[in-house]
Amino acid sequence: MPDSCIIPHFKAYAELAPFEAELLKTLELNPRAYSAGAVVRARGEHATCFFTLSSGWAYACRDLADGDRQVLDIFLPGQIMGLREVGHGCSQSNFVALTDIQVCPFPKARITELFDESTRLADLFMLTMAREQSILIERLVNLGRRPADQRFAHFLLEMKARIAPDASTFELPMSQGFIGDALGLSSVHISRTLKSLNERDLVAMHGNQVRINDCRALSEFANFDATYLDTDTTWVRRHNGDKRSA
Amino acid sequence: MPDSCIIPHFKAYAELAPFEAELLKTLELNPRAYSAGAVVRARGEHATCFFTLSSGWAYACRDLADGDRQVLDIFLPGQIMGLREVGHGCSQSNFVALTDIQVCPFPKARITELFDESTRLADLFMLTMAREQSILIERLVNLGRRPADQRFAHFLLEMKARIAPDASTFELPMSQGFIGDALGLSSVHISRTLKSLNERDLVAMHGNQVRINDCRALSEFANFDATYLDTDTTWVRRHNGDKRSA
DNA sequence: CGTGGGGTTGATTCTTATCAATTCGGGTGG
DNA sequence: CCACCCGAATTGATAAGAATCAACCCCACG
Repeated sequence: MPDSCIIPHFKAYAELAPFEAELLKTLELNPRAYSAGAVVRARGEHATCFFTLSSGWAYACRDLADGDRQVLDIFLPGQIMGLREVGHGCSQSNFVALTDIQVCPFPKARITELFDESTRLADLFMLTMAREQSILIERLVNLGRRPADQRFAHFLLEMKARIAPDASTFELPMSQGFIGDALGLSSVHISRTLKSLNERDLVAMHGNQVRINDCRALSEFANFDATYLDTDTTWVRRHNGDKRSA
Repeated sequence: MPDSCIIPHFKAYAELAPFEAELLKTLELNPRAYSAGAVVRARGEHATCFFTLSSGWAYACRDLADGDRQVLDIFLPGQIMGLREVGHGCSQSNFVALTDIQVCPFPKARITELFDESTRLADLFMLTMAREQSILIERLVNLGRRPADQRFAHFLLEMKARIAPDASTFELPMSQGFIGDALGLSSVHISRTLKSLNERDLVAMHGNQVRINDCRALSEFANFDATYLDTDTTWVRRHNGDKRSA
């Protein structure tokens, strides 16, 4: 069984009391493997659980009548998939493995039990949902108001910030068609846009390796301001030792 | 002082215990009025509170470098504005009055106090954030993958579903330029698109009055499926009388 | 009466999609 | 080790959708 993957994720928000860490661990008890491309849960399926993503990448998407599709989220290890669907009996989107993955399903009701055990965890879940919303908002701006080249650049910068904030190169395990589906562009246009970004020395891609030499220049170009990914945690209460905070 | 406006909102999710209703009322103690167009909180401003919207319509938007802007949310009475920014010290978007409004600011920390008093309220806040996310997701699909006419139709159907699900006519207090900013289209194109929808007998607009005669036909046309606005509450615990649920 | 914001309309341009052909590269089976 | 195959990426040509620019109308409001 792999080490808990979501704990470091939550620790980014606040120091966890030992009993809180234990509680979070209970969300990752039932690992299940899917290989790249496999559907973890399809739109319309009965949605009774969430999934923690223990390893690999996954995504949520919606298929449209005309064969187009829109990629909605990209999940990295440690994230919880499906939180958005607490209030839906049936899944609103497809959850798919982007690479080979391992996920741990746990029942929705487990969340409320967690809240009962530690209201600080409720605070932290609130934070994670808020951060997800911030990412969605930024994507909305991207789709609504930026031309293809800036849109693509912004996407790459967000990915870099989430995966490898301090490296100049990182791995992006997705095809150009997939990127197009995330950005509301055709795969052909992604190809051309990439070429143009490359010619302007802003981005280099070889296979799945992305290289961004001048991050400042690219951020400038794309109007990328990473603060939407930050989380201010000063308002979160400190934990009070290994005791229930009733 | 107006009656609490957010309570009915939460009641849509679950029956509230009297003490829970009392708690929610404390969020609406400090009404403040803004007239249409006034900025309640600007991007970059210190963000220390949320706002309950007691009356009128409001919206959140982002201004871009080139003068464009993207409308991000449209708030109706009873909604809480700014929840998404729990984790941000500074506001990520502008919050603006669309009509004359009354809002009640309350400090962010009040939320965690609420959770301590009733973990069921934590569940319900989780639900509201999830619903907001669902709306964002749908908008994302709209911006990414639908042509202008379907996009506009979908927007109108969402508004109708939120304002007046059962009426064939409703009031939409916004200009075509504003709608364009919400849909990532120019005001000119909104005008043309509306004309075309009108000629196809799908939508009629006079001033701010919208008429949708054949809702089924329009939903078909726009690929609109209202289930994303529904909330399944079966998983929410029943309240246990007027007692703290420690 | 003027004034200004919103809406409409036409002409034009720009961006991106679509279609089709070709190439590239990695994996498979002989 | 090579021939083949398939999906992904590239490239070119064309078409569609939406933006932009500019003129004009309508009308509410001072």
